[in-house]
Amino acid sequence: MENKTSAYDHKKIEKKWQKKWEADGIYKSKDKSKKPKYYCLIEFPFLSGEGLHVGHVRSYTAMDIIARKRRMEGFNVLYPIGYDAFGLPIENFAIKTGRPPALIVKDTAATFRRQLKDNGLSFDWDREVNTSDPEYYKWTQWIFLQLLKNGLAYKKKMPINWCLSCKIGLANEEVIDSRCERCGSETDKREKEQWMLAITKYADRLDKDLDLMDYLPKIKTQQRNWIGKSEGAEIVFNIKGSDESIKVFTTRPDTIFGATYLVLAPDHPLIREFLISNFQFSNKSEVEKYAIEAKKRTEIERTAEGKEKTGVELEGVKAINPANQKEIPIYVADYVLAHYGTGAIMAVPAHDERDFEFANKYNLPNIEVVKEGKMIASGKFDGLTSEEAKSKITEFVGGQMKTTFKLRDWVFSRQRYWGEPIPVILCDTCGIVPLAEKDLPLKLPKVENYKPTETGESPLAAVTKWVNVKCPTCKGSAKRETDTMPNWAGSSWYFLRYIDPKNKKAFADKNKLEYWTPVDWYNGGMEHTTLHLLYSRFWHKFLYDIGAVPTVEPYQKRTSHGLILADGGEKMSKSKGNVINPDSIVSTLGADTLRVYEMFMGPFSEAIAWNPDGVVGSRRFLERVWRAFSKVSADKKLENEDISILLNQTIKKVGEDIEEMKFNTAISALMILLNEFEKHEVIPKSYYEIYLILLAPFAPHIAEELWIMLGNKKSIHLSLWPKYKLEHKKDGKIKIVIQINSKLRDFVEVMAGMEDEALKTIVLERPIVKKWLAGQPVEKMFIVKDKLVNIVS
RNA sequence: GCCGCGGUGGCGGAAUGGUAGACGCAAUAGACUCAAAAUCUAUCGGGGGCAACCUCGUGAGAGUUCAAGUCUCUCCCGCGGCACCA
Repeated sequence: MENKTSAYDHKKIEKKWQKKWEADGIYKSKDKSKKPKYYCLIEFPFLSGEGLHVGHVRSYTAMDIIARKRRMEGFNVLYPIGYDAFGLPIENFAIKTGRPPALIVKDTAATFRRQLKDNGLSFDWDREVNTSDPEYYKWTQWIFLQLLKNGLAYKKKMPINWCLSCKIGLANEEVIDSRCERCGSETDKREKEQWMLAITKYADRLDKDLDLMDYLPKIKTQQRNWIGKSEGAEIVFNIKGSDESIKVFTTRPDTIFGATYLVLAPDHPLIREFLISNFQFSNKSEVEKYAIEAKKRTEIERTAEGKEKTGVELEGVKAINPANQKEIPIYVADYVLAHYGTGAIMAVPAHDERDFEFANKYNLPNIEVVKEGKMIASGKFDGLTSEEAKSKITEFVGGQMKTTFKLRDWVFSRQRYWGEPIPVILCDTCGIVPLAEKDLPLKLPKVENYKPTETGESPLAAVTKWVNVKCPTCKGSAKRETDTMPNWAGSSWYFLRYIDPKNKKAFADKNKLEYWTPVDWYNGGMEHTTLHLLYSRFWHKFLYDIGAVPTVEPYQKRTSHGLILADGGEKMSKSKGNVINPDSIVSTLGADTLRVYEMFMGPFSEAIAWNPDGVVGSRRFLERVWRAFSKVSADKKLENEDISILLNQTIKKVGEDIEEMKFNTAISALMILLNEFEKHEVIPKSYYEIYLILLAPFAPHIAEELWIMLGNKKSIHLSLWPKYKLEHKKDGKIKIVIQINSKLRDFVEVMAGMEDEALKTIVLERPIVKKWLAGQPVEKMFIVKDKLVNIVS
């Protein structure tokens, strides 16, 4: 008996089910539940006006699959969504069109919302957040005030990119080869007072606590390298005939006998001091010129190995190597960075690649002091291992062992309009006066012009009504801070707001935080590993320290997805015209096809190019699932051993692959089972139902439609995830691979679990084995139980 | 340059140190059709052979091992990040 079905038409079913699911609220998370909680998180989309990218669909579908599986496993799942709504693209669009950014955000968010819904993602839409909403950024500002109160926010002069022609500050992205992206003229660096956050105070904990977390190893490694903890020594070198001295940081104090010169960073404070003081050296103007030129180059240019090293000697000045009292020259060179260590190094050409290059160019001596791990040419330390020598030599020269980090404090100011205003008042008498918490949110005022100003200040500086205020402390006239916060601010804590998005009294209720934190699984891009991920861990740790959140870390588990590239392997971009719009796939082939294709197209963690031909394969797969329905029969007698074994293996495989985010092989397993179904005249209903449940997280609409067509009343998405049992064939036979001298030569079927000796006898009797051995004596036989025999002759 | 990741058929890829190429796309041949599309069947890494089968083959080179796509080292190429795009 064939069941009568029409052809698979995604247009008839996808919208229908999306509406029904939303009306029934089946994806809503409950703040109180007897079920265990599970918090799934994806990086919320950054609003840019280009709409949803197929890359968003990739990572959101992946986490959607996990969220759906967790619900079927009996968890109370939180899978929320929101918008990262401040930032440059919206601001630039506002400058171009004159439309208020808030309105642009409203439209853009509406498009994203519609697109996300079209994909059948199981978000809890009641918890949507938007970082540019004053009710949201009120709490971003609140967190800033807590940071300020606790001494973690401070102001410091920092260089910013400056376009000499536009007279505005530029983001790094807007500077291309030292030229302004807008007008093409030269850029420079300019010192500007900036708000800083002291993330370095958390460096050690951010490093150590990675041990507690379930992050992919490559993510931990990259964070650790970014934090860059290193043990070394600070050693003072005196300057001959002067009270001045230079403190260097080195990770290799053992090599000090090979230190043949010192290097100061061009922006080292001592340089400026030397230049203005009456400290005597003969080429002051040359040094000054070098320091100014160095400012124009980026750090990547400056420190690149292979690129020619440059530097200028401070002529007539010598430092004394404290190990051997030798006089050595001092250079200023841009391969040394002011903000790392002490901004000065002792150079050991024999044991450092970059020092070696520099020494070669300037004909500086090269003295080898470590050979095969042992000290040489190092006076009384000769013969010690390099490790032993580190602390002994440091002590001998009066240095101090010291831990340093590569991590730098976070530049938190932007001279831009479209960001959270920094809630402080600057008073000539009282200094920095934080706004009272009751005055939050400090809303962005309406402005005429969204462009940064020619003084380098944010457009807010031009809104005199807003800027000029009375000092809350002394009541004298004062000004508001006009810098705004970077996007990283709002995105550093958004996952906490999802927990209680409408709370007016706190960023989230304590009990709700207690229930939902930490995030159980956070997936995002590798490109966010060192900035967003680290910044939000820092904020969370701070909030923990002030008792505002109950967990030390925000995210229990972190995984990452690969980018989706355009057909030829290039990045998708509007200007190249190679962008795939998910809308067009959803309307022509359906959301289920798009979801299945993106999960099947390749390994989730790796970058992959879009293949327009590949999409149809996923559509064909779903059509075959649809057609299989017509062969379903409820007759129990049809259940069959071969299919049953494969079905159970598939349940296991799909479940395990989802956990490891190996979605491509999970779908492949579903295809293999479908191929098996198709070989039979009828498909037992019980098998087909399990099949639909396994498919449901990937293709929720078609699975639901077929499920209801089978006569089920409740949504498939409220089903339980199936259990499997691993069965063997009733005759218990297994195929064993036979290798002779590691080459595949034969197979044999034997009973599973056969003893080695019995197997050896059987194998050696095989005619093919005898032929290949050709009378040669058997030296050894390697046996992998129930799998393989390798005969070595 | 530094840090991280990757390189397997025509293409996307699969493979707890144990049968390389699962699954899918494209292609070729056939069936169905007046025809086409769709669908179904078969073939599908290179070389040799009527065939059984043999042989070479996972970016290049070396090494460890009974056994290497997988582990180690060197090199080449591609991608992500490098702190104001987010």
